[in-house]
Amino acid sequence: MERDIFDILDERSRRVLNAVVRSYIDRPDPVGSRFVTRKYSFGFSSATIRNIMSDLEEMGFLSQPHTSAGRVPTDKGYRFYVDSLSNEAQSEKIIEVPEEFIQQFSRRLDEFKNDISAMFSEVTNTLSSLSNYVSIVLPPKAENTTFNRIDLIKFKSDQIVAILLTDEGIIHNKVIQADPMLKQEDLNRIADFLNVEFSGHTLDEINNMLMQRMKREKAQWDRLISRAISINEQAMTFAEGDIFVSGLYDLMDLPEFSDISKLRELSKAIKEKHVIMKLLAELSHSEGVQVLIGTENPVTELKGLSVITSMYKEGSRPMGIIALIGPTRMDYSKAIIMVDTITKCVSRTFED
Amino acid sequence: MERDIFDILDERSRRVLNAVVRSYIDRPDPVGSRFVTRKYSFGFSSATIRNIMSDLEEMGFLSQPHTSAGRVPTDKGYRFYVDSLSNEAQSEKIIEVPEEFIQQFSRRLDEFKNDISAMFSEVTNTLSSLSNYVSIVLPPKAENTTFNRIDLIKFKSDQIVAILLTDEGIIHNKVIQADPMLKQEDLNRIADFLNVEFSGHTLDEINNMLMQRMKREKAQWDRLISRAISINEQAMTFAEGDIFVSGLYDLMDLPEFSDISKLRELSKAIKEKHVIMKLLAELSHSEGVQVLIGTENPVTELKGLSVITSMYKEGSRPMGIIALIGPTRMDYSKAIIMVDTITKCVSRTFED
DNA sequence: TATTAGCACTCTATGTTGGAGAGTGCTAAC
DNA sequence: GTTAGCACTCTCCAACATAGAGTGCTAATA
Repeated sequence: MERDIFDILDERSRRVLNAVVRSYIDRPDPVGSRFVTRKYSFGFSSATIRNIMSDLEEMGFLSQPHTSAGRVPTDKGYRFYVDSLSNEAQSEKIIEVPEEFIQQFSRRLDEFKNDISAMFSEVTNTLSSLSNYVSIVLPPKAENTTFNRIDLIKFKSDQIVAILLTDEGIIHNKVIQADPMLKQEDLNRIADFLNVEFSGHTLDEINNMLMQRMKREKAQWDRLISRAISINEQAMTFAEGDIFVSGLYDLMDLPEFSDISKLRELSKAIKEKHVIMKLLAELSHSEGVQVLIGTENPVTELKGLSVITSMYKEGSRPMGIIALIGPTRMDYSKAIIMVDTITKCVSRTFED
Repeated sequence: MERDIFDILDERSRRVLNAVVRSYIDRPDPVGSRFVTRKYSFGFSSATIRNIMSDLEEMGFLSQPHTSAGRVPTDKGYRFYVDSLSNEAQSEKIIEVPEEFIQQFSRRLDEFKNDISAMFSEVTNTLSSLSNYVSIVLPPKAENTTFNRIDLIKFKSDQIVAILLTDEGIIHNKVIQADPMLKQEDLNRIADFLNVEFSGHTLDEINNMLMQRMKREKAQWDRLISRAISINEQAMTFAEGDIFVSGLYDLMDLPEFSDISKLRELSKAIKEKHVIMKLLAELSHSEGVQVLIGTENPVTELKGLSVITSMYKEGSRPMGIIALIGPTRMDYSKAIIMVDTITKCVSRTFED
């Protein structure tokens, strides 16, 4: 696939295309042939460049807003640019992230180890203020986190507060309704039972285990276990985790959002968390940093925008997702490196 | 004060002023004299209205964008309008909120009784989608909530999870560092001690009690109490509660925000929670619904905006604040009633 | 004396026109 | 294959004219 694209274009066309994309990313004016010759010193006249650009347009990499304007990259053009970026990176022009930043940011994250929500806020804030795009962090999915222990506390006569700790340091709490006859000692016994039984498993596994038990033993458990399972069931079904978002307002400064309606759509999409969550989850099946450009995007609300995602992990176990959303005219090289770097820092923090 | 303003203007001028304000709120075009005579049938010609409007301008209630345009209310004009609104309300034209809505909304809130954060989200969402302005809810201040119980759970070797329940159903949790020598039994004893000692007091009182104890007994407590107090101190200092915000993006539709820079300022101000919190706290010392119009606003970021606030209570004890922020050209009568109604619903929910 | 009709004046919003400038595509020469 | 040259197209902007809304003032009216 990638090979194909690179084969279609000869060296010269590729250089011109990338020059146009880079220039357009730099400032959002259609790029003319003369401008290309002047700014990027190819050994050709503007007429030659003109011919090349005309070919590139025919192949769908560039387009013209109107007859006598310069050219603007299409999504296909951006795609080529992004793909050749990663090629370049493998060879020479790797943009280095100063080791100092990584050190400093990692240390900063360590400060938030005790408060994972605050940590994610910090991550989105950093990412969006560095990039001026919208950054999103999806926290680890509840099902993938490892049960550490549960505590049950009698609150009001018929209410129990269930507090669930995971190994990742995430604390969920939930008020659940329960038989007012249950005393605190009963709750303690139930909690002990659950802790012994399930500690170290992921919440997903625990759900399966519960299901199996229910099948195997049917209605023959003793009252305690029966109750324990009922309570556990309630306690485990937590609301979909919050998603952390930052930087929506920075987009307003970009000329492509002077319209505002795009911005509204984006904000609506983010409000309806599941849209975003589904997209990001799908995107992040594969390894490394993923890039989705404009119409490649399956979500209609995000057409015309580009999305960069990456997964942070604890060891090899996927945890959550870090994403950056911006206009298709995005500074991909910078954005990709940022997402990559920050993801690595977060992963490292979970490591220890 | 109010009397003064009403005395300055005769009946006729008052009616004209209110007509202009209402019309401008309805659509943001400068209001001309002819328009007033046609739409609101005074028994006068446009020339007379013109004279009146000229007087109103001289007194500072109206202003002209330019010589040959109609008039626009000044902040002072809005102030008069709002003040006369509450006067009217006392006499005749009370806009009734359908009892049905109140019933329905109260029932909806009851569903969220177990999850107070979700409840506040629901409140802001409802308020902002009804009004199309920005709505904000400040949850009860930690210091004013009543300690119900604390639980301490050993998490990792040197970490303790402190879980604090308040009578209001708010659950705080916090990871605190502690002596790794402490075993779970020790923690239980410490928690028992704290629960017996402090249950039923507000967190504020508890802080005072701690201070007194420290003075009285100096360094002579036994190890347990000493530790308990140290742990309690850490556990009690929670981060400033989240604030609940909704509707920022609805403002984009209003013509006064076509500029966008105002919107950015507002969003910045909201991000820096303390600015907003301080303002709202100050505003809400007095009873009932408060209105702050444009330049009356002490916070520079909010100049040019109006703020409506009200306090929700449990019985007579103030808990938190509900606010609505919009342009000075706000539909005050609707907005005030909404804030008032919703505040009452929330108070009622805390009642039982 | 309060109100009104009439009118000149002011200012904005809108539409038209006419370059200037940037960029293209094509052709013919190198 | 490359390039210089040129006619052509389209946008942008400023200058200008005009319609329309609204005012303030004056003189007439009740």
